[in-house]
Amino acid sequence: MEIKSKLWIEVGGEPVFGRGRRFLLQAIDKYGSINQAAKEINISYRRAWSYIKAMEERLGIKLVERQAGGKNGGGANLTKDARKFLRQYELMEQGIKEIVDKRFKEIFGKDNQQISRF
Amino acid sequence: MEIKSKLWIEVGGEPVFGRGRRFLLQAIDKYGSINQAAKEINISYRRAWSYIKAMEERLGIKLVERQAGGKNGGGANLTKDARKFLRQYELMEQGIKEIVDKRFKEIFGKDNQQISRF
DNA sequence: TTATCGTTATGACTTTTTGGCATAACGATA
DNA sequence: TATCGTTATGCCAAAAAGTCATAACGATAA
Repeated sequence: MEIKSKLWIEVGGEPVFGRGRRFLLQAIDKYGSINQAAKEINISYRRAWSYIKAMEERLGIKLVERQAGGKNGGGANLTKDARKFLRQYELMEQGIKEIVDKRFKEIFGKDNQQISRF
Repeated sequence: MEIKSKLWIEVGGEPVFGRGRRFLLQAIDKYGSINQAAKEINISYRRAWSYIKAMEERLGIKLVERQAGGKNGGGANLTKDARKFLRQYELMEQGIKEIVDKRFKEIFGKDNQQISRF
């Protein structure tokens, strides 16, 4: 038995940014390629592309500068706005998981003894 | 732009308990009926029933004592184990949302000014 | 005894969401 | 002008979520 937690940002009731998309942007920053980034985090290129499109539309912000063709076949890089947004999100997320895990252990018992008690 | 947070418990990688199921158990406790409870929280009886079944299977614990037919057509009540589990979960969840909301405001700005800055 | 009533219990179907495949277009470079 | 690894998207498949219909139940009242 384990605890899971999730944080995400919505705009107009639609999800816009969460941990998965954070990973994606970070990986794009690392590789300079949506394709490579998608492989890194084990999602299809198609899915990564859809994520980016939805994020940009809903936020109304350009997040990823892309080029198809050219040197190395093209590539993608984060915009300044994307980096800023990412920093803010990382800051917000930081430590929350630890708080939740700690509380879970306190209440349900470090070794989940309670489950065998039932 | 708003922050959302979610907590849930998994067993063997499968979701077992979260806010929605908490509402469901609480409503069953209140009405003594799965049917009424489902109406209260705006899900179909079918869905409520599936939730309960999955929870009980995955936890290996009987959560809801049911009777089809009889006085008032039957009904459903929480077991002692369900009440205990519910108490623990409520305790764990309590305050987490507030922590997250507070942090969101601090970082992204109380009035989401940052979104207009982009 | 029997009809009634509001439950629980499920199968079957529909709709929505998610995921993945296939393929076109791109453009610097050799 | 052929190549190469990208980005870009339409289309279909699979999975998940939601809905509908109907059977079974059993205390109670007629």
